Amino acid sequence: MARQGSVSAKPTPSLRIGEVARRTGLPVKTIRYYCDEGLLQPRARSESGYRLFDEENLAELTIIRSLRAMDVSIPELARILEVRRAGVCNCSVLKDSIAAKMESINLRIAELAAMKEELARLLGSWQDCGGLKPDR
Amino acid sequence: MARQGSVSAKPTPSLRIGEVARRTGLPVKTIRYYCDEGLLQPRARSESGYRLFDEENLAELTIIRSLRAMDVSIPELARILEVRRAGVCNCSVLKDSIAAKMESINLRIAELAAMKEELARLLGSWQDCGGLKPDR
DNA sequence: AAGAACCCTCTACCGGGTGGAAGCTTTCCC
DNA sequence: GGGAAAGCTTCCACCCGGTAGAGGGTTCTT
Repeated sequence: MARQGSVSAKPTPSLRIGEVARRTGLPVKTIRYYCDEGLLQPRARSESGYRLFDEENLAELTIIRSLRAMDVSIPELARILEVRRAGVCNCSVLKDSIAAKMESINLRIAELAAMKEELARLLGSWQDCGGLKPDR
Repeated sequence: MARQGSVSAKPTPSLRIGEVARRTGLPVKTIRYYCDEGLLQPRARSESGYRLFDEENLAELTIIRSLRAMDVSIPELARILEVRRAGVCNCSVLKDSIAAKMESINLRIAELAAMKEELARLLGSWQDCGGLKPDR
């Protein structure tokens, strides 16, 4: 297998947005949106104004992606990432926010289960109109 | 048991929107919104332009409220209510839509369960940064 | 007859993106 | 080297399911 190109790894790989999208699986527009919302700060801009990202940004996007999938809101994510960026261990912030999230997930699951029962009940109760005025 | 009040029940009670809101527990604005979206058709308008509702509208709002609580979308509700209004037995439409809804609820529950596990895993994996750089 | 309570329409905003237009820059291929 | 294609930029508008407020007309109570 041929080596990937140059001899030594550059310290600042300077990924452009398309590459980041390819690597994270997120749409380009969404990444831009996250930048606009302050979730993600590109390492720099090229002379021509292109956003330049680094590995750290990729890591952040991975976090964003997982937590968004768990319905963590953008402002909450912003707070989490800010703390993380500040370099301090943000265990307590994360733990609080994750615990809250688990709580709300449990609630939501209970709600959904209730809905399921309700739907089943509804389905049952509507069975008996079958003989009333069949539409075919 | 005493009879409900007057001698003969009026055929067209002509409820105004505030009364409907009071009875259904829905905000006035939401009821107007449902009218705008075509979910609900007020029986008539007063000379001064007020929406006038009847008992049937109340029944529809009850359906709307329950199904909305189960995340049935507005367009889907519109279809359901249209069929219902047409007078035919809409069992099959409802059954299809409810079955689909239950399917998606099951999916959602599975997703949430997966999230919960993921969160638990996350919570566990972040425990061990406690010694790295404690913020207090 | 006044004032409160009610109702109307219209416009704008929320979150979390997504789509498209118009205009640069970079890359590819001949 | 030159032109096309792909990639990037900003900006504006749209999606859903409402909700808030402005500005003005109507009905009810006193």
